[in-house]
Parts: sequence; structure tokens; C-alpha cells
Amino acid sequence: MYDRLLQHIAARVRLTVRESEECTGYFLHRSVRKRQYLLQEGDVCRQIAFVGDGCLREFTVDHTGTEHTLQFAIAGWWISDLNSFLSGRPSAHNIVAVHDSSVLLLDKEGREKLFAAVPKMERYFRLLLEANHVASHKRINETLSASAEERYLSFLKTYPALIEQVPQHQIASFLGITPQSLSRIRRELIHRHP
Amino acid sequence: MYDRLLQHIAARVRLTVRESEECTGYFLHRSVRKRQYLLQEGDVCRQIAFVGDGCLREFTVDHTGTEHTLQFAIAGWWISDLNSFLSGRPSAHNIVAVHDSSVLLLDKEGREKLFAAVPKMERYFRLLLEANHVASHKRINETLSASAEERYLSFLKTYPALIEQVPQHQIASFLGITPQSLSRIRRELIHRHP
DNA sequence: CGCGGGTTTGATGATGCTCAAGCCCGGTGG
DNA sequence: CCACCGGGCTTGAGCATCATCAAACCCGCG
Repeated sequence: MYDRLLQHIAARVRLTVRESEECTGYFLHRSVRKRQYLLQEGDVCRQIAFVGDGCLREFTVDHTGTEHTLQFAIAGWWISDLNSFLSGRPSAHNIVAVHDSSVLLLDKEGREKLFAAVPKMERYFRLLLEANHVASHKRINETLSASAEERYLSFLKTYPALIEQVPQHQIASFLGITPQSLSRIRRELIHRHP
Repeated sequence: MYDRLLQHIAARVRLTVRESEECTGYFLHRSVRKRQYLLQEGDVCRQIAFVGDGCLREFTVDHTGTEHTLQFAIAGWWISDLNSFLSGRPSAHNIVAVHDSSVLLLDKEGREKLFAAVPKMERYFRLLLEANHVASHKRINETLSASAEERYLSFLKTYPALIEQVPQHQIASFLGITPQSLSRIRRELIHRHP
């Protein structure tokens, strides 16, 4: 269970065996069944989650009741509402399991202790956040410059693992279009391509 | 010149006087005249920039020649194309001075040396990136869920300092709309409000 | 079976874009 | 001092894209 996390860390910083063992103690394992919430709007996000297995989704609900997907997270990804986690204020986001999943949770106190005990983990998180920043900028740039069809094609290329794991209407809500529009885009693509 | 940087750092991590002095050595001061480029599409982004004074803008140009603004940076902000900086590959972004500006530049090697010499700076950058992640998610959520008018109002609230510093068509390119649409939105707002 | 969620399809409409022209204003040169 | 120029902002008319509303379809599951 912790293997995937240690592997993920090892790909970014070099820990000794002792440090690796130290690390895992700060994490709490938890299983999340399909449709179960890890975070509900209105609650404070107390932990950040490393996905060991399965698939989670972070989304908001607007005043009309429509969902908007901020992020998917499959095995080897992190997910949380960092805004609420850092500020301690109630979250406006939801995090829910798309499939049965298992996650490793790290709370604020645990993370600070972890940084103190294994300073290299500070670097690990910095590297994570840098990669995240790059991905966010890419996504923002695409929403500014690309059509819905182009964004869908880019999604297919960037997250091939997701297309089979999440229902189409959730992909639509990630792309910022309605399920109907995505359906039509796909029809059009199939019609034009073999 | 370095005061603002040290102030910015001090607000996030506690450095000794010795550490503060150590820090500044890794930065290179540079003035950038209005319309001058700090980074041009096709070049590799060799440094990240802390804005001491003035205002810079990061944007891409799509295949039709239209500009899309990813970010503005005024005094006390950082700006760079992190993707190119980290990967060493040519950038697809441009960074240009909106007004005469002065920046402090930090290159990759300097940053690594800085982390080695002053480990707390690793934490400083992690904290920066966390705040950045929160802001990016907020922006993504808004493009998914809010109308052009709502995004404009949110922009006014979030970046009041910018509205007087940057021309309107650049704000439009940040919001993901045409200058014409922004003009109409403003007219509508003025018409409805005193 | 029949129910229910997800996807598809069609008809219609709103939002924001394109193209085109006019306006405002500050800067420049005669 | 003023005429002219150019960039940015505004306005208008027509259009494209995507949303909305509504209904049909598909398929797994109780």
C-alpha cells in the first residue's frame, strides 16, 4: 500500500531506508467506496490525499446545481482542496471517489512534523507543486486559446488513462462544456475520422 | 532594490541576517523598459524573475495571431515560464514589460545553490507555489462556472491594482474574451449601476 | 421485464466572436 | 498652434459556437 507512495517519492528525491520508514508513519490509510465523499462542501479539508489505487474527482457545484470538475486523480496523484487545507476555512469543493479507491492521508500537523523529521520531503512537495503549476498553466492557456474540440483532443492525449475510467459527462464538466456538446463533438470526430 | 525581495521572503520564512545577505548574491538585477521582452517565444526561459517594480505580462500567441494572457505580475510577484525553465526546452510563452520595470533574476544553477546554502528557501518556494496553486484553481473554477461578466467582476475584486496599470484589451485577453466583448460588458455594468 | 442513469439527437436560443467602421485622445511634425 | 496620425476603445450587424430544453435511446441491473 505504501509502496506506490515511496516509489513516487523516490522518483523525485533520494531517501535513505531509514527516512523512508520514517515517512510512512505520518500517513493514514483509508479506503473510499465509489460515490463516497472524501471532502464535502462546507467542511474543512483536513488532509491531503495520495491516491494509491482507484480514482477520485474534485468538483464544485454552482448556483444552478451544475457540477464543474477541477481535477481527476488516479493512482500516483495527489488530491485536496489546498485552499481550505491551508487556510482552515470551509471548503467550497467536493472530493468524491469515482471508483472504489484507497488513499493515504496526511494532515497539516503530520506534514509539518514530516518536514521537520525528513527535510527532503519539503523538496519533494516543492517539486510536486512545480509540476502542478506547469499543468495548471497549460490548462488555463488551453481554455483561453482552444476550442471545445481541441480541448477534448488534448484531454485524450494528456490523460489517456482517464477516458475509460470516468463517465463522459464528468469529462465534459472538466472541459467546461455540457454532456450534449461533448457527445456532438465525439460524433463529429468519429464521422470525420475512420 | 533587494529590500522588497527580502521583505517578501521574511513574510514567509524567518531568515537570519547572515542568510538574508547570502540570498541576495544569487540574484541579478535588471531593468526592463516598456514593451521590452524578458522572454521570447522560442527561447529557453533561463531565469525566474521577481518583480521589484513595474508590471510584466506573460502571454501566448495562437495560430491566428491572437494573444492570450496567462499572468500579470506587479511589484512583489514572481513571473516565468516554469515549464521551459524546468525542462530546458524552448518556451511557447512571451514575457514582456507592460511598463518600465525592474526585476531580480534567478537562474537554475543559482537557485540550486541557494537551496543548498539556505535550505529555508526551499520552504519559501514551496509556500509560494502553494499560494499559486490555490490561485490557479480559483481561476480554472471561474472559467468553468462563471460568465464573462462575472469573471470581469471577480478580476476587479482580485486585482484592483491592475485595472489602472494595464490596457483594457490585455485584461480581455486574460479573461478569455475579445476587447469588444469587454467593452460591451463594461457599458452594460455602467448602465445598470449608478 | 421495467427502472434509471448515462448518452444521443433535434430544435431553438443566448452568449460572445468577427468584420467593419467610427470615435477619442495623446503625440508628432509642419 | 493646429492638422494629422495611430492606438485603443466603442458601436453595430451578422454569425458561430455552445447551451438549453425536451425527448428518445441504450444497456446494465434488480
